[in-house]
Amino acid sequence: MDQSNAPQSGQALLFLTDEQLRKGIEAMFFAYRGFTADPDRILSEKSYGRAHHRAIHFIHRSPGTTVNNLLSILGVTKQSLNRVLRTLVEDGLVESNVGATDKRERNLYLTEEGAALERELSDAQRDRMRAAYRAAGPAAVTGFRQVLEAMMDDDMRRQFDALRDTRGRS
Amino acid sequence: MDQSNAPQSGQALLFLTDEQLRKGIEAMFFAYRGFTADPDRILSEKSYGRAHHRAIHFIHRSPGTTVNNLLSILGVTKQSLNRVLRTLVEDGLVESNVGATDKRERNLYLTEEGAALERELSDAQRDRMRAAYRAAGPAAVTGFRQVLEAMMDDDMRRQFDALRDTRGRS
DNA sequence: TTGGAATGTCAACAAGGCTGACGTATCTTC
DNA sequence: GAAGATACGTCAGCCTTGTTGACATTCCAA
Repeated sequence: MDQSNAPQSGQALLFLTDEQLRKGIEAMFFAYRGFTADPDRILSEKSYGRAHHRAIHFIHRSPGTTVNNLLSILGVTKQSLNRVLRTLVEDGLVESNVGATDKRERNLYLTEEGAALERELSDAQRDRMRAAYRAAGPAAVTGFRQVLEAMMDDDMRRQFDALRDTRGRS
Repeated sequence: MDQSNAPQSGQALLFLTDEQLRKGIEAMFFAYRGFTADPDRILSEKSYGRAHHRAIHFIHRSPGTTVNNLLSILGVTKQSLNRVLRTLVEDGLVESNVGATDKRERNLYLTEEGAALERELSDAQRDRMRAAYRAAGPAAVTGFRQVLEAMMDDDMRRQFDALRDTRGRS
């Protein structure tokens, strides 16, 4: 009863057993653990958590971004984000400047120290990603990206696609 | 300086820019959100969390598994798991039986009610997975799985590979 | 100019990780 | 049979990171 794989719009038919799908689900579970393992290790030494990593990543990605913007990318409440942001500002990793045109807004930037941590974290994560990409090969990478994109919610995919590189080239 | 892509063991060389790798990292982040979104919705209505889902999933996957075994798969402490397991047993979703050969062990099974919730959760998750697989196509699925496996830690990959289907075929 | 919307902050609570310590059966080994 | 190891449960307390509620500030439009 789970095998109703009706063909769609002339596309090649894919027969997907529950077992295949479950294997995919479990692969996602275990892989995500690996994906976060290296940054987690670095962060725990500095008594930060994954939430700090995410904030740092996206501030690096889009310097000058506002709290609100970060909020919609991260998908958490502003109170949750604020706690993380506060510690990062207190510790001198993030700079929070009152907006020039709209004083309600805060524009967020990494300090030198923040940028250094960002580099350490993303180096570790990229190393693993690079190793995985190389082990799997270029065709696999394309497929990997396609499946991941198809797995996102529509609004997440929009966020994802909207993330252009706004940093100056180093 | 980040472009040092020395070839390895005669393998085809893969040029991976930091930008490509970061896109992969972000894809992983957003996709995992989508991956957990549907079960999370269902669980929050029943005041359970992701931790309950994981326990239920792997008990379903390996009926009769022991607490210790579950512990090593999930990678959490027994105190953490115990809290979750206790509520599931209290609520009548999981049965915990003293081991037959080794009475120190507890063999874990889903009750009818537990199996019903498992079905609801995994149906939702499989639907999304199936849609993503179909949208991306069979070649992409293969690549997806290859990259995910390459991203795991060695011991996780062993856990992952060891997960055979021990349930009776339905 | 004033009321509503947007932005961000403070406070308090809950879930679910963690460590540490301990109790109790139940093997296993000497 | 005694001693130690193993499997499991539990209590206590901590931390991170989610949540909601209340509130101050700022902007904008009627």
